[in-house]
Amino acid sequence: MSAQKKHFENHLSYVLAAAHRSISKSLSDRLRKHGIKIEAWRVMECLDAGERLTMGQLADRALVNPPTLSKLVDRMVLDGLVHRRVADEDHRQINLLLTSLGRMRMIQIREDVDAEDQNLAALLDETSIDLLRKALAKLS
Amino acid sequence: MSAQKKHFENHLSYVLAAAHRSISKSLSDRLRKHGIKIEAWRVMECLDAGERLTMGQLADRALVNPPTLSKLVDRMVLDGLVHRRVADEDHRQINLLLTSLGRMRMIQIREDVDAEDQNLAALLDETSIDLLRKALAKLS
DNA sequence: TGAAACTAGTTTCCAAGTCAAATAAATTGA
DNA sequence: TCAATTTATTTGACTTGGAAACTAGTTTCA
Repeated sequence: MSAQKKHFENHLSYVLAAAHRSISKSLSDRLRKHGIKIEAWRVMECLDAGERLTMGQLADRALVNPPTLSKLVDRMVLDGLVHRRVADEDHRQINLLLTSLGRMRMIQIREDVDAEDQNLAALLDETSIDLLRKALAKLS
Repeated sequence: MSAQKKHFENHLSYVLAAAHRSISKSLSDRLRKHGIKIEAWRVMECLDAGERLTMGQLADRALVNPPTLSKLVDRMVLDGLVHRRVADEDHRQINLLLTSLGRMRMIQIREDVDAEDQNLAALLDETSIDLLRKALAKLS
């Protein structure tokens, strides 16, 4: 058994939380000037990705709980970024759609997110990043 | 340039958030029966690790903001898990100490956390975990 | 059919988090 | 020495997030 493990800081949940904390902090600092939160950016990217999404699917992909998404979307509607439409097939479902303002703003925001990603990529080599991505994917 | 990157789900910030979300969910589900949150567990482990810590140092290591820590500690004091003591050298500082109840409870909780870690470890091989730990550490 | 069971999304309510200001102790330097 | 500044922590007003309850639409099957 590999040594270590005396220190609780070796727990995967700890290093993961630490990395997540630091990365979301710098990303959300950068998004602050757009007046938007990381989750809202994720919602917009999800919507832009093509298929029509219901609130439920969106909650899964944007990594937020349904009640939180509901409230987030309220604000985004108010800001004119998205709009709700009752789904044709199943009237309980809501399809969320990006407005053209939403798409425009998303593209601007994406520039900043990509820039932030460059910073991040500088900390690790290409292959580590790939390994990291794959390892993390297995944990989700 | 490696293909991919069409999908925003490849952003490191996304995979990291997804993994963090899923892992903290299962861990906090498990801690629920102890009536404790992940952050409180981290605080207790920090305190148990030996050196006397001030609120500031604790906030850093337990990955919570100072005001949040202050309030979390209020509750933990109420629950009899820790107690505050004004530091001798600098009277602005507070040293937080585990009570013996706190230590006892921490040891019980640690069993569950370790069990959860076993589950996690089963998803990845030993070397991936090491790589992951190292890569994440660079990001923090 | 149509009542019962189920599902999607929203709302409510409360616990917990944030930001900025307040407090209090330590340090600086005129 | 003591006012001004800096630092550590807490407080207070406000916001956010989550669990559970609620509403409304859909499916099941007797």
